[in-house]
Amino acid sequence: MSEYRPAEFEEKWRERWEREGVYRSKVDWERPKHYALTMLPYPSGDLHLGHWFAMVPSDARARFKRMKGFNVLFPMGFDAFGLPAENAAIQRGIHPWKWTYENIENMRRQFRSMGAMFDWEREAVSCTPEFYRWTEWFFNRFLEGGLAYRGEALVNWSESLQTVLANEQVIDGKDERTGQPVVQKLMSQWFFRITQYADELLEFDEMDWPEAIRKAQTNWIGRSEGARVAFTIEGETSIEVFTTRPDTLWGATFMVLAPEHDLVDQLTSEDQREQIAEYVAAAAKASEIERSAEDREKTGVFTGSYAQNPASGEKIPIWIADYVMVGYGTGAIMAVPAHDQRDFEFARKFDLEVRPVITSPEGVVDAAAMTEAYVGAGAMFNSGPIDGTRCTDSKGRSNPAIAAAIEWLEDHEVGREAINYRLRDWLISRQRYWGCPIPVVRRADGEYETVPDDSLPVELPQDVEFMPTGRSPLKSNSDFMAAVAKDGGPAERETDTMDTFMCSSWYQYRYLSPGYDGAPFDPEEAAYWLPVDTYTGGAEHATMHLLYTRFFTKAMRDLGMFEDAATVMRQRGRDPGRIFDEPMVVLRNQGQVLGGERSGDVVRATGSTVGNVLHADRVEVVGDAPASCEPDEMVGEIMRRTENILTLTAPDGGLMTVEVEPDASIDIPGIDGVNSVGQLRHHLEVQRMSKSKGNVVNPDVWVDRHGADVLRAYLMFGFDWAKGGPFDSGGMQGVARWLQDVWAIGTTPPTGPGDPEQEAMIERRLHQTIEQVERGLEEFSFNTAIAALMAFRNDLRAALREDHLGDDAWRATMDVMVRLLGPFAPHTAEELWERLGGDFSVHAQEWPAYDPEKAAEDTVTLVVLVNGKVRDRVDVAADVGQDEARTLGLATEGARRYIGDSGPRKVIFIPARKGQEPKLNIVV
RNA sequence: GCGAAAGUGGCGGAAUUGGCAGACGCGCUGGCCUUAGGAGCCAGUGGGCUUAGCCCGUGGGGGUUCGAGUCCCCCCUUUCGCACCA
Repeated sequence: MSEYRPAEFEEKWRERWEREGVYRSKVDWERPKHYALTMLPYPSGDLHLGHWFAMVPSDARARFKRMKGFNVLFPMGFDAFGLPAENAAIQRGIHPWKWTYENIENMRRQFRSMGAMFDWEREAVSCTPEFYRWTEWFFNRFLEGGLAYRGEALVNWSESLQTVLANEQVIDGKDERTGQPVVQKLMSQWFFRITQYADELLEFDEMDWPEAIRKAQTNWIGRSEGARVAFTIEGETSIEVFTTRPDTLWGATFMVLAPEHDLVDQLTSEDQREQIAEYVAAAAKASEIERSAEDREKTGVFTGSYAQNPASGEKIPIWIADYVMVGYGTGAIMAVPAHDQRDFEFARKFDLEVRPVITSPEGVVDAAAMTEAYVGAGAMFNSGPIDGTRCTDSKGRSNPAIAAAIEWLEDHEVGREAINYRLRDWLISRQRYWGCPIPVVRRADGEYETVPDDSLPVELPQDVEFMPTGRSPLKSNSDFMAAVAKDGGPAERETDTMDTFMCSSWYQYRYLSPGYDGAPFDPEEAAYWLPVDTYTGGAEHATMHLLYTRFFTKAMRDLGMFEDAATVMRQRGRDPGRIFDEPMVVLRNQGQVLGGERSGDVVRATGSTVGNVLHADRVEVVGDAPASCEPDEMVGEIMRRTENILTLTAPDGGLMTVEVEPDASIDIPGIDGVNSVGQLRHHLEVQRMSKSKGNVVNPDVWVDRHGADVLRAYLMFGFDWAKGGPFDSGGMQGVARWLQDVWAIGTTPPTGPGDPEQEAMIERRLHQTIEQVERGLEEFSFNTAIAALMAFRNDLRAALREDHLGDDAWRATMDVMVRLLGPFAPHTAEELWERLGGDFSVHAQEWPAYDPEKAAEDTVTLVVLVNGKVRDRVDVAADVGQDEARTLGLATEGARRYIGDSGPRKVIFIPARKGQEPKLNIVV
């Protein structure tokens, strides 16, 4: 037996895997394929623990799939365009190319120590001309296909810097870096028509995606059924509104336009002009989230104009208010204060008419007495032709009142049924340097035309100067700007670049053939590998990235980009069916590894003691805890806080309870103003790792200390993968012990003859373990898979200690166990496999076959319950039937204690199921 | 504010279809061993009690059921997303 010294073999195996191309993935139509994909990282500079946490379990599962007989593709690359590179350029004078490439180099090197089975020959880097040539090419196709267009959108505009800022750069209406004020400004930009696919994007049939993601996308798309209605204004103009409640049209007593609405200027009367201008300017300063907050006091200004309600024929005033968003619907609403809470609040504040048109359960509603809008069901009144129609709670045409209103609108040609989406078209323009150029030029006549495909890519110029303001350096680069139109005339190049979500919308296709130059991807590869079978990544991408990539795939399908791949598939006898409808079949999200800050506030609480509890009327955060406390005083570190109950460490190491009175004064020197109980920090504060908090965990440190396999196993064992949680180096010790034990077991052949009965027990446990590990890997439950292997280690070690295993049994057990270990601890498994005499490589071996018969127990424990509480147990045959179980169960001591003379009222037998003992519940 | 998810020992977390709550690991307690360590081995470890046993226990309150961590209703708390961060 030797000691477990991973440093002595991990690097050796990584070199050999690379040298022999163990992880090269090649098309092989004889074998089933599995495309495992993990979200590509941004090259921020260092491979941190979060990357390990995201990628190591995906790697383990990809390895498992390979052992199960799949030909696995598991590629990796970099999402290399983006703001941080540009910030580095501005702040430190490093060119984004250099910064990004150096980071990529460094991360590639760090990636190696993970020991993952990435096929690096498939690597794709989105900021390389070979990659973004095709991103540009997609833009051209989308434009041709009518999926790209120019439109107007609000941007965060800094007047003083003359530049556009990202949302994250704006804090409280100011540029977070320079403190310069930021306003919302309309700007002409490029869009993709994702809304054209809104309905199809709502379909998730045959997709194995988390419910949370599907809900997030469904809400994001926000389909609502209703009508568009035109309100005429004196003269020819009309304002179109979208409403989900056309039935309440007769109750529309005013209109509200978003401050940015096109017609605001035209509708403003002279005497209102000043007020309106002021209000529009103020609204531009508020963000959309602030504006749509419901508890915000309603504000608005009357334009001075009136529109005609097409139903009642009445003149109704037109206001502007920031609770109406220019980007939703038509940017204008008909206000029905009696039946919409927002409109109601607005009407009460500005003393506008409230006219009910739906009866409440109490009958006709008295407008003057209303304190809130009535949004329930009833019958229509005050509504001319639709009076008396029943109004239900349902939405769209299934509501009789809405159906009647829509018919009336269409008959009178003042409106029509319409579906509106919250989803807006995808704004792809970014006023940045470090992104994929948009391949268009603007001719002298102001029209845009695309750069022909054979001139792609439009390359980013190397020689640029970065402004401290953040303004795109492309604008002042005359070589880049100068272009020639197709007719030979002068033209100006587009200086906006594309949203980086463009690159990540199709990178899964570039991985198939990163060097291919005839198309974005090689149809021969695509035919075999597509679609992505398993996609893993963070849930924060729920709506944007994952919606965009779905849209992209559907657009590609409709533009015929998968035709060649489909042809190849048919030649190979595989039916393409609908596989190009969606990019990824299975999606799973992992959580985040967080940094743990392991100290709570030390507080002094004073008040009155009742029993063991101190009722505190004063709590202050102090420095260190003293050795003892005064009466009616407790001092200690907060270990836990549940609402207003604090648990403090006592000077003697015990725990004390403090109940903080509602009106207690709380003093936290570090936090200004009036402090609350909720601001008190308790032990084990969990937060994101960040350099400023000094809680960043560097994976290299732990690889040096324990080896890559221990870190891998810890990350898979210590967390619910979908949830994440705080990194705890103590927890790694248990995983290290496990691999040390496995090592010791695998390198120490037994010397005794063994005990056949015990050997059978170990074989049974082994097969149970195969099943548990396999299920864990299939279901992304990595922690339970490793727990099963640890439990098996416990049994195996106990058996070996007692000399229960002979050499043959030990070898047979090792043969299986080491293969089970492969996905989790690839280096250790490889080293043990070799020492046990196996052929290179363990990762090319077949996954051990689970045999249910070998896993089956002969006897099981019948659990005897009385009224649902466990009262006794009795050993029975594994296939015990109801009658026998009933007889045995009722005869147990525990059961007899509770069964009176009258006998049991009812007996329920729950037969044994997989992993569960049979049960007998006796009701008395 | 809107939307989504989650809440289980001192800690990370298990619990398959409504069927023994706390697997596995950390920590802790006791013992052993030793070339004394960030070591190893053995045993114990949800809380409580009048301890052959019993009672309580999955954020709080109510309900359905022979049986609820799991299903339903109300409430509280936390985390995540909200369109130019990726």
